[in-house]
Amino acid sequence: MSDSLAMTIGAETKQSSPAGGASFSPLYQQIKQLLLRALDQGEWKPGESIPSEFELAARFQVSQGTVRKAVDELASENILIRRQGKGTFVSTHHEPHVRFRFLRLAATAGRTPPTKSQVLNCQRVRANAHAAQQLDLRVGESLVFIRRLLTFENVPTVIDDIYLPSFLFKGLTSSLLEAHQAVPLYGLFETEFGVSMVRAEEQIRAVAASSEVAELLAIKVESPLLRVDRTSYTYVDRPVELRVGHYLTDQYYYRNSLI
Amino acid sequence: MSDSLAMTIGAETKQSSPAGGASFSPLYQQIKQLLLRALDQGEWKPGESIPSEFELAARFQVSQGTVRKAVDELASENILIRRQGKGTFVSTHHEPHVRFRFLRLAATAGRTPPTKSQVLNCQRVRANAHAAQQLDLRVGESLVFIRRLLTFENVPTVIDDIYLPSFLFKGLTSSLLEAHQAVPLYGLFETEFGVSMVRAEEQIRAVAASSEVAELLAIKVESPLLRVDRTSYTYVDRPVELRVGHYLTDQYYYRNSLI
DNA sequence: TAGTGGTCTAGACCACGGA
DNA sequence: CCGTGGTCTAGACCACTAG
Repeated sequence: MSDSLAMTIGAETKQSSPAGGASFSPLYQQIKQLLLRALDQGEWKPGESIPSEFELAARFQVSQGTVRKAVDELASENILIRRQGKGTFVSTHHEPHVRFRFLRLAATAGRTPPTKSQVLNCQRVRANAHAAQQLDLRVGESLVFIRRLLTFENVPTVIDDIYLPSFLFKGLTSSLLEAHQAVPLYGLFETEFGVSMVRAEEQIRAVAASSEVAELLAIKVESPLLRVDRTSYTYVDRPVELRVGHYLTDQYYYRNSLI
Repeated sequence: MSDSLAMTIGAETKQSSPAGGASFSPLYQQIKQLLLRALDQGEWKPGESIPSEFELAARFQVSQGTVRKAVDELASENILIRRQGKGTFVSTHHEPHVRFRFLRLAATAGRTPPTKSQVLNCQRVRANAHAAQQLDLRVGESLVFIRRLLTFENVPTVIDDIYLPSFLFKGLTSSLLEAHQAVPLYGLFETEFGVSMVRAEEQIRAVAASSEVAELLAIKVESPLLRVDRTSYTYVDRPVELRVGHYLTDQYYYRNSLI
């Protein structure tokens, strides 16, 4: 197959704003979408480098400057990482910098504490209406359910309840999770299942600890906790994870920047 | 005065990485800093347009492409807004879009509810150690303290305690705030005091309502609340506001995107 | 029609990293 | 040394807005 876009654009540029539709998009946006599709299909794996700007320009039959603009956007979204003199690399959750973006509890001055992770549960469940809607599945489809406890400096701090479409995570079991206890969960999803989380939306509330969660965190029932509802998305904006976290914020806080 | 940078660069480019210092910065970054300084000095007010890219290029003696890259960055930080065919404008908190970025409580699907704001208190206080450190002042310096209540759809939802350096907000009184009840607070700061908030850092925790806050929000003592500690910054990254918010999140939630 | 930002190209040169 | 990304320039053309 040829990835050339020259024809497409040549034709598209000439029909300025067709009467019915609003379908035009600039060349660099089309390149960006092609790169995202290639990433989604695993053409370049997290941690690897992608071809040089000139190679991509030749492949897509556009100028290097146009590729550059597409890559610029992907780099600003933290999907690619440029390294001068070395190349452009696919982001990976195995790097602390990336993990930091998805684990927002900090103690002071942005320092994220060393973490211990324990899997408390891992089983198949059926999607309820909410999960099905969020994950773009049908009610009753099979999900992997994981409950885990994060401990910071010997203080049980986070309970995460995680829901994943089973068909994307075949073979995900307690023992697999335990075998990879050291790597971040999203790192494991990347390398074991080819699923890369690049974006998430969160809803944050203050709630009173249920007896169940209180027991797991070794706190009093009704203690105030942060409840964080997260939906995570991959390269092509497919939702692939639902997560409900309960955070104890006595010693840590959720950090956020408004820009 | 001449804003030309040609000399600076010509000289700077030649001395590649001087032994002692790490002082080099690209032309477009220097242009960006000049633009930020001009904004800080009020050369162009929020809502106004800045000169065209070619005018700025002539003023700074660089190419239009270099100005474009500087403006691109400022636009990506939501400090400037480009409007094709019209020009580039200075962001203002009077636009709902900007306000939305700093008021993160939403009900469903990102809709922010209509808000009523009531000022409960406005007086001068002295900076304690924490406030002085955060606002880059000396302990004991005068601050304006504002306490206000936000009501969403007749539900008291937010108590904000706000601290501002008095010397930047001369003449800020209860009656002034009441006279401008309709405009967002940051909009008032912009137009009345020339202080534009462009960025903020927040720390979020779950806490139990104190009796004082519980009474103001008409809820039970010890109810779980979001506590949001915010420090806000202006164009040149000066901290100018400290804010402690207590949010009732029974019907609303704090929305956030991880990217 | 004129002026603005938006896209695309081509080419020169610099800075960095590694062989 | 070469290949990578990073910067800067110049110029052509398109799309949108307003008079």
